Formats: sequence, structure tokens, C-alpha cells
Amino acid sequence: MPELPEVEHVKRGLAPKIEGLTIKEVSFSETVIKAHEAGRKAVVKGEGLDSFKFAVENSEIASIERRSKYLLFRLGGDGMLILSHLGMTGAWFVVNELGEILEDRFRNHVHVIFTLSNDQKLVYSDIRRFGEMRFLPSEEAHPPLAEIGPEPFDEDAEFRFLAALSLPKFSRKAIKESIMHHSVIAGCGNIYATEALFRAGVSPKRRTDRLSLKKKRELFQHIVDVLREGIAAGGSSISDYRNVNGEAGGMQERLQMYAKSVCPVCQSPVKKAVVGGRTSHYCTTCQK
DNA sequence: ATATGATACCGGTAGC
DNA sequence: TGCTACCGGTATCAT
Repeated sequence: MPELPEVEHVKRGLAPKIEGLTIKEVSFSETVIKAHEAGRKAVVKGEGLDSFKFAVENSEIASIERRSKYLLFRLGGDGMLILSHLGMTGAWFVVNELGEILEDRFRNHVHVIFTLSNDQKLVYSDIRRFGEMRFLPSEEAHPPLAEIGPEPFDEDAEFRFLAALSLPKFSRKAIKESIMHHSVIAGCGNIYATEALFRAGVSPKRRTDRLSLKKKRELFQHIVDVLREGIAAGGSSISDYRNVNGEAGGMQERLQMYAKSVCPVCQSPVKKAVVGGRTSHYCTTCQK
């Protein structure tokens, strides 16, 4: 499940391989083509395959950025971009031939191929097709982008995090649901929210307005720390995350609570509950 | 008008 | 062995 650290690694891996190159040609898998013909917007959203292809072919990939869990491929001139979200199982690779993608389950689910000006292939693979890609004439063309909260490492992130948590719409929500909402803080999904709450000693079910200011600030710091640690460890590969070189990350070995059955601190059995619609793990002894 | 809730999108896999 | 139910981040649509 790619969250901020994983997407950050994809960005870092892609940048030196694609920045400055031009997209010569775009092609799609039969699966995607058939789905679009059937009226389902598989992988490529917001418009048809032909118009996506027409829009991006012959454009230079000037740079690549990460915003929350999105990748933004900046196309040369006029603020155009390709937006990519990896969903649950999306992965990007840069190869000469598809055979270089060693794992069957990724190679068998290649859905979009960008042939670049150096004849390498920039490849998007997505096993479950929960990811999405769209061409945007500008960032403003996609309103959801404007709702994303602060990047955790921004200077004003703590201030904006605290301000968001104080809004009426979050005050009565479970704290885990609040911190996973991208308008509160960008890029914090189930894995890192679970870890940050464990480190902070806060139950995922605690109402947001039942955290003191001090506790909210502690929690913020744990979120930042665990995301930073995730980046340093190369991301978490719980199931399907792979970096641009097809490698798994190492953060999954450092996780203390996500998908665990025993608390590593007190050895209590880990409680599993649905919070805000998502499976959550926590220790009822260590987290209040 | 705005906020909240429901639904669609998928294939791997756990569980039967 | 083969089948079914379930999982989940986001956009979009309905209420």
C-alpha cells in the first residue's frame, strides 16, 4: 500500500531516469482498452484513451514531483501535467523491455506504456487497477488536489494540522479517521497512522476533541517521525509495493503495530477493530 | 448551498 | 480443489 514514503521513493527513483525526456508514444493494455470501450474508466480517468494519448504524446517530462500520495509529472510548458495515484497496487518501472519486470504479478498487469525519447519504456503496472492516471491542463483542473492539507515536512504543517483538527467536521471523529484525512495532513494512510498512534499512546478510536493540545502536538511529531523513518527505510512493502527498480522496502520490518497480533511493548493481544471504515490495530494497554 | 454518506472500481487471498 | 467473501484510497454521485 503506497503511502507518502513509498510514493516519495517512486518519485526519487523515476526522476533521474525520465526528467528531460520526451514521451514519443503511449500505449495501453488490452484490459484497459476493453474496459474503456465498456464505459469503465479503468486506470485512465477523466477522459478517453485517445484524448489522453493525444494530450501527452510529444510532451517533455520536465520534472516529477510528489504531492501527498500523488505523483505529478510536469510536462514542458503551460503547466500541463500527468497526475498519477498508485492506489493499492500501482507501480512504475523504467525498462528497455517488459521482460525486465521480473515479478509475474507486475509484468502481467502492465497497463500503460510511455515510450520515451531514449527508447526506454516508462511503464505503469497495477495489479488491482485501483490506481488512477489523468492528464491535467493545470493543477486547478482537478479540484481534489486543492483540498490536500500540508505536507508533513513543511514548516507550517504543525500549525495547519492543529487548525484542521479543531474544525467542527473533525472534532467528533475518531482521531485515526481525522489524521488519515488528506485535508488534515498529506500522505498518512493506514500503516503510518497506525504506527504514529501506537507511538503516541493514543487509541485510534479516541475522539479528536478528547486529545489535549499537547497530545495533538506529540501525535503530529510521531506522524512526521514515522513518515521520515519510512522514507529512510525505503518504504513499507506489506504486500505489493515495489520501487522503480522492482525492489521491496524495509520499513515493514520496523512496524510495531500495523497488522500485528501481539503488542511488542506489553505482549498483550492486539485489538483489531474497524475505525472510520478501516481496519485498525491497537493495544488497549498501551493506547488510551 | 453545502456536508455527509453510499457506491464503484478490482484481483489476490484468506477462509471455508 | 474450487468457490465466495472480503479488503481498501479516491472520485463521484446521491441524499
